[in-house]
Amino acid sequence: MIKALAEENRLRVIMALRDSDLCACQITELLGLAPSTVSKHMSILRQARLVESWKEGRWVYFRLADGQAAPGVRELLDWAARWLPGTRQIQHDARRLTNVLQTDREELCRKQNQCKK
Amino acid sequence: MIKALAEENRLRVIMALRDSDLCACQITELLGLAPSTVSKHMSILRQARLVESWKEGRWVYFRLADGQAAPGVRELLDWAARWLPGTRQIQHDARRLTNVLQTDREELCRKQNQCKK
DNA sequence: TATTTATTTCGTTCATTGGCGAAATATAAA
DNA sequence: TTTATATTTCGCCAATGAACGAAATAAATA
Repeated sequence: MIKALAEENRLRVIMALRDSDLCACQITELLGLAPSTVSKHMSILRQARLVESWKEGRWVYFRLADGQAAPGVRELLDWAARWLPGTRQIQHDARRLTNVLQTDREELCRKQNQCKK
Repeated sequence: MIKALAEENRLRVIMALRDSDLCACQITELLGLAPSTVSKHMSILRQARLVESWKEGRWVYFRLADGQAAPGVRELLDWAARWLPGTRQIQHDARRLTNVLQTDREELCRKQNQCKK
């Protein structure tokens, strides 16, 4: 559980999910990583029961773990929320997230899956 | 800071230090690792400001970070104390620690530095 | 001062992990 | 059913990190 949180990109996702639930392509856009990499990160976070996911059509959504979280998860997430938002990266993500949320998801996915630069 | 805590042996040390301050050779005995390895771990914990150390003669002692801890450290240690002692390994360490504390430190060091098995 | 000894630093090895692209999977649309 | 597309799985490579022993350092003792 701590290991899952002890990676910068995963921590960024956790902080972003405090603001709103996100779909995979939105997280991919926020982190600026390959979709396959993000998928791996999310699977680690899910295994650690820090996040939950569900499917809606072709999209997969993620949210912070809620009811069925392992003991201590809620408290650890609260700790993170209280002490980490000061980070430069996290603040930058928060601003960036508002843009990502306004972008059409289909457009995000197109960009991510077509342009293998 | 989270990375420092996200390693099993370092976490074991942190939990052990809740019971009492320890010198390097006692930690080495508890973990069953080479002295040089333990030294590295402790340096990581110190850099993360989770522990403090001081010297008494030839021995180096460690304690959990106190006054000059970075913001959030105290709360993270409290979280760990509340949610982690259930672990098998931690419980075993706690029992083991009482034995280690009763052993003469010079004897511990002799064993650790001579018998490179 | 020379020696012993507790700890740290350094260099090396091995295992783990994050990253990517290609291929596979699953779901919606044509 | 066929095609398009969002996500995951797989295989690989590079970077990181944990472990050790040998050598260096620091502090007490002879």
